[in-house]
Amino acid sequence: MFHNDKSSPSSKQEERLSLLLWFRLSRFYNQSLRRSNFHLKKWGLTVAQFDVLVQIGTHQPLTQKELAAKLFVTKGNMTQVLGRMEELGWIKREQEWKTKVLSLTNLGKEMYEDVVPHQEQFQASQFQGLTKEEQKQLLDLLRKLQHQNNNAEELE
Amino acid sequence: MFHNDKSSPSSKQEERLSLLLWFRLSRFYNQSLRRSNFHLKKWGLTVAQFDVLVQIGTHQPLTQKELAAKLFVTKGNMTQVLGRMEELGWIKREQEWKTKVLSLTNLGKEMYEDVVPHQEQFQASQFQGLTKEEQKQLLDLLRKLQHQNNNAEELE
DNA sequence: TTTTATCAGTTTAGGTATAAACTGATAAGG
DNA sequence: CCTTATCAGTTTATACCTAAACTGATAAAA
Repeated sequence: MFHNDKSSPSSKQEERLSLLLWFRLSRFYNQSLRRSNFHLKKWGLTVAQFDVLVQIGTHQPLTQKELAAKLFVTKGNMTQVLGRMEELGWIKREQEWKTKVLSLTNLGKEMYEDVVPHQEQFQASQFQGLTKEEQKQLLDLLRKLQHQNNNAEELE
Repeated sequence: MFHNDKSSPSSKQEERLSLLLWFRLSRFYNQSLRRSNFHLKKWGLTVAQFDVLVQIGTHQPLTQKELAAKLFVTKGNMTQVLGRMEELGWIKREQEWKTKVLSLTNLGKEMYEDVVPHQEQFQASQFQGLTKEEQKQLLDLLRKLQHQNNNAEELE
């Protein structure tokens, strides 16, 4: 983790700005998460489960490691969430070589078809405070942040 | 929760965009949270505890309800986090009328003075993929989102 | 004064997340 | 062939967070 020593005419201010950014981000994230969870309750889903459903649904087949990497969470976390979803009959895990291959069951597919459009619509309502242009800007900024941060990070 | 019915020439796309935004946001948030937790471990703090420390440190005195509102979390959550921090001797809770007034202990103040500058610097490094201008843009977009969403929401 | 509302904070049950230690199977080197 | 790495996934302990039910005290209404 480097830091840029030639910057700093007013680097104190930049630090304050970053702290503020973090606060704003986590407040908004918390709020969104809570509302999404509430919305998804109609289908008996949580946000974590919805995320998994979408990833498997669109990238099937997928191993647990790949899934964890896509969602930026630990593999230990995946074990837990997938365990619950398997019990509920939404996904299958099949041992193959040394990995487990994930796929949706029929029930999971139905769930996917049904819930994704509703959740898309709901998410749209969460971001309607921004114009389409602003939404694209936001996406762009987040993409840049991700790129910066992906150098030399491996999640264990 | 309204939605804007007169929009939609290409509202399908906007919905896709929103889902993408959500994914990006939560990936970045997860990653940041994990790194911040790792960084704060040097002081034996978690991010949740750091947030509380900052809020009490800068807005002292404060009730639990006010704190929960500032952090956009539930009061039940506050009870837990504050309980742990009280045990560790960083904060005090004093019953007053029907509320509990929060303040930092001496130990808590020392912690605050020591950790805040380091964490500011660390957060700056997390956002260094963006120019100062872009960081302000991001802050601005997050502010707009917050405003939209604050209409008619009370957290219980 | 007694009853009823209200309201801050607590408790409980359950899902989510991490880090760190562990398991068991494949693969690589001796 | 046997030993040692490696690597996907699991387990365990701990913290976070929520929703929902509960407690106990103040305040308002009867």
